[in-house]
Amino acid sequence: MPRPRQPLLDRRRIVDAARAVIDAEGLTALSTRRLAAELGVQGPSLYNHFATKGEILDAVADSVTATVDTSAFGTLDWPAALRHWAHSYRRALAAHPHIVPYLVQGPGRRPAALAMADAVYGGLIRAGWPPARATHIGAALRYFVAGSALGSFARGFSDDPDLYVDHPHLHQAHRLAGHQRSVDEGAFVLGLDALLHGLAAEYDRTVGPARQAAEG
Amino acid sequence: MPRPRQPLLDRRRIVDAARAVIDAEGLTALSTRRLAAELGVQGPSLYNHFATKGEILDAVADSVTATVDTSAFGTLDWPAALRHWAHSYRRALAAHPHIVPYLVQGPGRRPAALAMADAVYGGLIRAGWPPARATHIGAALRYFVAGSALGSFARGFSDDPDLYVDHPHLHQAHRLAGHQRSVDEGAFVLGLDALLHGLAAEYDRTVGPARQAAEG
DNA sequence: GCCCTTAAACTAGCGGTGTAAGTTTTCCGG
DNA sequence: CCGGAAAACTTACACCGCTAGTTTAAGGGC
Repeated sequence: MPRPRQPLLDRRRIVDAARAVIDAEGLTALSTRRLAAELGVQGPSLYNHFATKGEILDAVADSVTATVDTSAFGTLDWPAALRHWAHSYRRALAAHPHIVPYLVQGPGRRPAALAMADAVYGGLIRAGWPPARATHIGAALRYFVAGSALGSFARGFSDDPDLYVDHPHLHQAHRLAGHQRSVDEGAFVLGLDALLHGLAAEYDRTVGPARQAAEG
Repeated sequence: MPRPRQPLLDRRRIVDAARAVIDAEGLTALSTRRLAAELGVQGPSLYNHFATKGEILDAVADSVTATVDTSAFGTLDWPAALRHWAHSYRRALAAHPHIVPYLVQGPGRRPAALAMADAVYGGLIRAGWPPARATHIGAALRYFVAGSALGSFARGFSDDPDLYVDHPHLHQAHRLAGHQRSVDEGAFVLGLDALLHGLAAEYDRTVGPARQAAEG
């Protein structure tokens, strides 16, 4: 087939199909030939629209990041905004868990990831956090959210009871897989609340007085 | 070459060589042929000792997990033990960052990972945490540690200043890569302290009174 | 209205991957 | 002492990401 009258592919269609394959069958299921077949086309044709497979994955990752809501940094105080963002961030990743290992390598050159980093960092700076501290907080929250979305804690445990006979405290571990959602979400909420509680204490200890002094 | 007088391979030698390749050149550099070459042998010979490449990676992952120190759960109170364990855990992962994406899929059937989970969970149970809460705490800490070791936050940002011209708060982001260690460790310590601070507050609110009532 | 560049599909093929199958020889237990 | 398991080998398959070169169509400049 030579050049068609109407293009068969465009970046949007390729990214959507790639995300669908990844969601349905995992990162390793996405090969260029497989993706092309999904689009009714031969493998190398994709290279008319993306230079490498990595660029396709970048685009998929950014399409997920783009659904994260950072608007709270413009309307709420910093702890509430962090909470709102963290929940939205986790929801976005949990909706596409298979891309997370790729996504968490960092923002790189992905526009939506950079925009998100900018919004979070800017929100913390406006709240009075010193720049180094704001960086640390953004990183710590990203650590926690990424870790929580990376792989289900509960699903990491086999449902085979025999595995746990040698471990006195893990007798019930085979039941974790069955309660995946409640375990993972419970752990996330507990950890997020604890983190924010601790950060609020740190704020009161270090930033609050400085602000009062500056304003008074 | 037929069967040699003395075996050329054993699981230990294979795992050590695999870990060395991964540490030096990353997960993707580890192919069966490459690993075999490192051991002076042909690719398929590895399958006399491991059923699949995944089993080799499991063994590498577990050899890393085995270096994590959980002894503090036998000697210190629960917050100090969690802190000690989290630092040891992070050190172990940071020493072999390339295997982390594989490792964080969960303990699966890896003995050292199961032993670690058992020690942490048991320590929290002995401290009086309700079982569901102990599970959540272990998961939350694992989320945070895994996220912090998975990929450097700082290295996730390009050192190309032009990338950040459209993002008003990220003007200094190109300098993150140069301060990788201090940024990543600062974020880890801040987050861990905040997490433990929040958990201690939760303990005082829910477990402490119950214990007093039971003991009084 | 032609012409030239660019675009977008194709086919063929390279070097690499994990691993299955079958061969050869050596070691060890009955 | 001899038969089977063990541990190396070679060969081969289907797949991978990607390059090169081909063909035809689209779109802008004269």
